[in-house]
Amino acid sequence: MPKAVLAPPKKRAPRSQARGLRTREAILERAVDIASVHGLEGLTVGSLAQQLNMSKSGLFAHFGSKEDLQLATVEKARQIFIEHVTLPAIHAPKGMPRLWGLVEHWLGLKEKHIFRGGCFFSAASFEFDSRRGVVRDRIAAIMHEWIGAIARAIYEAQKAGHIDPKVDPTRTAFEIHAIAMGGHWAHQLLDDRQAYSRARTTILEKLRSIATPACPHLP
Amino acid sequence: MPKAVLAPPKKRAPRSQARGLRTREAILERAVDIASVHGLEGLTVGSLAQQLNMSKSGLFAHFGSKEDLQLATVEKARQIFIEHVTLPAIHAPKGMPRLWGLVEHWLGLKEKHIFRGGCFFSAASFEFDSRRGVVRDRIAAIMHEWIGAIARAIYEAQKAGHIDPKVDPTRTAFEIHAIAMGGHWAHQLLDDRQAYSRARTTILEKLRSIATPACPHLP
DNA sequence: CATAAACACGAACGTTCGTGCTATCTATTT
DNA sequence: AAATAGATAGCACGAACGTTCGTGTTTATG
Repeated sequence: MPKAVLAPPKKRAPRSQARGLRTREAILERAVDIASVHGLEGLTVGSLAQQLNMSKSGLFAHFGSKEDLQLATVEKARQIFIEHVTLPAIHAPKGMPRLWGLVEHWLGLKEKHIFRGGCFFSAASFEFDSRRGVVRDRIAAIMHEWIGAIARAIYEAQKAGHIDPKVDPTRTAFEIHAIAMGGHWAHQLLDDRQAYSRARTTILEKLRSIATPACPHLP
Repeated sequence: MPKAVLAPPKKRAPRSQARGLRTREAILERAVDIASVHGLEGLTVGSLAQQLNMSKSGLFAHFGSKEDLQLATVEKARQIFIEHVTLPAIHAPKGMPRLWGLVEHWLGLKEKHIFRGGCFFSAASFEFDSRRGVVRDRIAAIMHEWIGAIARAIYEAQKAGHIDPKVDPTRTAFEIHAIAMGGHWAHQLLDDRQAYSRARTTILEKLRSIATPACPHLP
């Protein structure tokens, strides 16, 4: 009797792969969880299989190589990130509210410990920043995408008349990113309870200093 | 004084341990180099021995456990950090010049790639930030020490009348740290050539905004 | 110069790593 | 009910992991 990871499929599954896909998703959720704590290299096939009550080979068959597993894990983490940060922020109107939404949901993601290790991509960034290969390239691309999203929100806030048009969106995006990451660092490594509120305050001050009079009020 | 039941141990003069110490230093220099790229977990006894043309066992005897090797590597990295950042900064007079010296030498350490992987402690911070044990504790203590050094420099700049006494040294220290680390992140992961100059400019602007008229001019 | 301490080595330990092959099981389609 | 494709398990592999042990080789000093 095989130990099913998941409940048996519903009656009318359209065609195949349903079970496999669900198992794969369950694997990847665990993989993100482990990798956020022990890193993408510390994520091993053996420990992953053990935590899911699966055999190494049965699990491994879903991916074909460790590198593929790492890539799929990164992709899953990106999906979680988008789901918790990018998408909710879109509900706010363009301009400063949406920009602040990005920041707020991002800090919220870290505070609520959606990733057990705190922040998947900060950890992955520093783990792979001086290596080569497709995993590093993918992480870098996703981080480019993220910085770009912040910069675009700033640019649109300028177009909406909420932010001084003279400021450089890219540079401001980097500053915001750095402060948030620094807050995470202080919270996670130094157990600094005020870390996130300090980061929030610092970013708010920064935004207020570049906001125009026409800008909707910030929190 | 009662006579010992057993023959007293023949006390020989302690031998000099010059050779062993030199080997140990050579090992640790390599270990820092490897760990700055592959992390403290990616640092393995086998690869380290191979790069030094030593046997695994001969190398291992210097430490006794992998954890001890990691701790010694962290200590060596701290020594290099102090040598390149903290000590040179002391040559500048107290106040803003010394504070700026800390920042400048720190950014210089990263730019000159003293650590092959860019920044040993940033990488180590994020590698161990959600683990437990003595290695994590030591890294956290060193980072506390470092943040404290920046905060103290700010405080002394206030006492010297160079910085507005109303600013919070600790908070400003965290901001400076975050910006510098963010610059490193952008340079190392995103291959952003302007990353360090942008970080330098941002920190300079921050310092200028809190400087008093009595402050010696910044670069 | 003798010798004990410090140092380094080779071989091997048990474990875990990533990765194959093959057989069996399960669920859907005929 | 048989056929079929997909999913999982069992088993084995070579390599590398951290670690131990016994044995030689340096080397400083009594």
